[in-house]
Amino acid sequence: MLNSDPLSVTFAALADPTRRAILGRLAHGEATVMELAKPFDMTLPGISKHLKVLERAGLITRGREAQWRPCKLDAKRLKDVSEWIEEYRRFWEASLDRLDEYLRDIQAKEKDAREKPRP
Amino acid sequence: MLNSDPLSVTFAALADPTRRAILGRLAHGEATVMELAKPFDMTLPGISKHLKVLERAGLITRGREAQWRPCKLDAKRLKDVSEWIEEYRRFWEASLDRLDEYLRDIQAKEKDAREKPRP
DNA sequence: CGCTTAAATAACTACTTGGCTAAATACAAC
DNA sequence: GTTGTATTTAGCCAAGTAGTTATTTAAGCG
Repeated sequence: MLNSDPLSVTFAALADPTRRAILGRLAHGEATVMELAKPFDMTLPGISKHLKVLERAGLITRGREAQWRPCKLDAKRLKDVSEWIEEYRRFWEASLDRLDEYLRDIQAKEKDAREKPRP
Repeated sequence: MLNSDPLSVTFAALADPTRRAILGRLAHGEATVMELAKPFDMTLPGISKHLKVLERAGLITRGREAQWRPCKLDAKRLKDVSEWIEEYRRFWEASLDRLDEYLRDIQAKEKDAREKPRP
């Protein structure tokens, strides 16, 4: 990747459904490359490349057990992402507040209509 | 982008420091393209491309006022990202717990050493 | 040793990205 | 209409990505 700052590398690694699915699988526990590859219609080298991206991004670590290289989730970088995004929480909560307001407004109008039916 | 699912598009858009900085600027309020471009050592068409990426990702919306096209932060997609990442919170909190444990352990050992100094 | 399995690497292709310059568009004001 | 300002589009290029097949490394087992 051109942008080598850690956050950019992490976001880029997450911008792929296969890689996110791999992380999802690793959330259930360590797994070998074969096990990770099974659900996907992709060759093993393809998966291997994705794992390399995830490893470079610091999202997984890899051990060594005989001829297996078990992969493990490493959530540090996810925490960084979470902290970055928290700065923006007020914006989506603000929109939800506006939605709440709108819904309350609608409900008030309906209640009003029920209580004072037009002749 | 090859991966056109919304989450992938959002992550890809966030995987660039210039684009994240633009979002950071927009957190302070709407801004024109010129205003957004000012802090960066980049041509205007370059910024325009970044804005297009952010717009396609649903992270910003653009209005129209005379010859200006004011940009505005739209946090819906950031909420989606936040919700995706929340599923992993327990992993980084678990690591922090292990760090806490380790630090407590270290401190206990030091306390022990202070109280029972070797002769 | 030779054989099998697990995984990584090399080499290739098609496509995307991020930047540029130059040209085009949109609108306002004169 | 012409000029000026804001912004986008077009066309180019270097670099990166995601996938493939074929080859290679690593380890365990007979």
